[in-house]
Amino acid sequence: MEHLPSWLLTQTAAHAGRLVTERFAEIGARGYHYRLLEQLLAGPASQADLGRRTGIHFGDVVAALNELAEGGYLERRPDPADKRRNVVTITAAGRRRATELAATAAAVQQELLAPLTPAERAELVRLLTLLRAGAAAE
Amino acid sequence: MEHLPSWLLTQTAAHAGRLVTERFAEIGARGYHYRLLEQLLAGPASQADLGRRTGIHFGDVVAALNELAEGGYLERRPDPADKRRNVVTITAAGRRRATELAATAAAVQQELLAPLTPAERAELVRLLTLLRAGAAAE
DNA sequence: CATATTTCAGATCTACTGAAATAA
DNA sequence: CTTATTTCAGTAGATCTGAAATAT
Repeated sequence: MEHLPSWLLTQTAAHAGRLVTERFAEIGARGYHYRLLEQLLAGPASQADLGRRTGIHFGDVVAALNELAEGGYLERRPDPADKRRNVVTITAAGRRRATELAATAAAVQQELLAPLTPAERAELVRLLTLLRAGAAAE
Repeated sequence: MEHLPSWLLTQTAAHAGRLVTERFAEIGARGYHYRLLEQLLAGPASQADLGRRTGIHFGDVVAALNELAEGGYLERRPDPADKRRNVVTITAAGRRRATELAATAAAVQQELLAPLTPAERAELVRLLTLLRAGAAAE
């Protein structure tokens, strides 16, 4: 059972999730914040677009954006062209926060991948990307 | 962000978890059942031992064993040598169930690893095992 | 009328925490 | 008195479901 890929995946992912949650919690953030702010660096977007691009469900996007808005990291304005939409824009503080979160994320990768050589790290990313593409194809 | 190992890990693990949950649910089982029955094939064990060997928390071991006992897949008897312990023994029906769950687990691996060649699958297992060992070393 | 967006309320699963009762 | 085992009750976090209100 110790070599079942599905078991190894869930075990290592649980460890990775713990690292991410811990390190981000130390600076009052969550993984969703990083994913969303990173997306917003590319430009303003509606909440539905953010959900589609990050793979985060609409309901969870709302909650995470509420938290980020409280910190002053983004602004929500109704879209004049389509009044259903909110246009979400990152602020200057949000850009600084994104840099901080990116550094935290990079540190987590270092900690997580410590047992692997650079070549092995690249290969792991390649293989996981293939799996990810296969899952998305369904 | 799409090439962050921690993100790829949690995404592929979430997909793997969905597959496992779905396929096992179709035959009225859970992943914990498979892990525990597989361990019991090696011989009777106390619940604490089962928890340590499978990595499942004691409380969750209790719940899963309750479910397996209801199905007649195992028996719990107090240990005469140490009255704190329960000795958990797999039944004949439990052995048949273990075979069924192993087949389901194998089918899930096939589905999950479809995008990879046999060599890539072996390499993925090797890399994840290294990560797992690193995590356990802490 | 059908579709898209935002929002909320709740549910799932795995993993984990804490505490009580019993026995070594 | 400390430690180990079993058990239960409850929490946390990411993911997902369903439905309502609004606008296209």
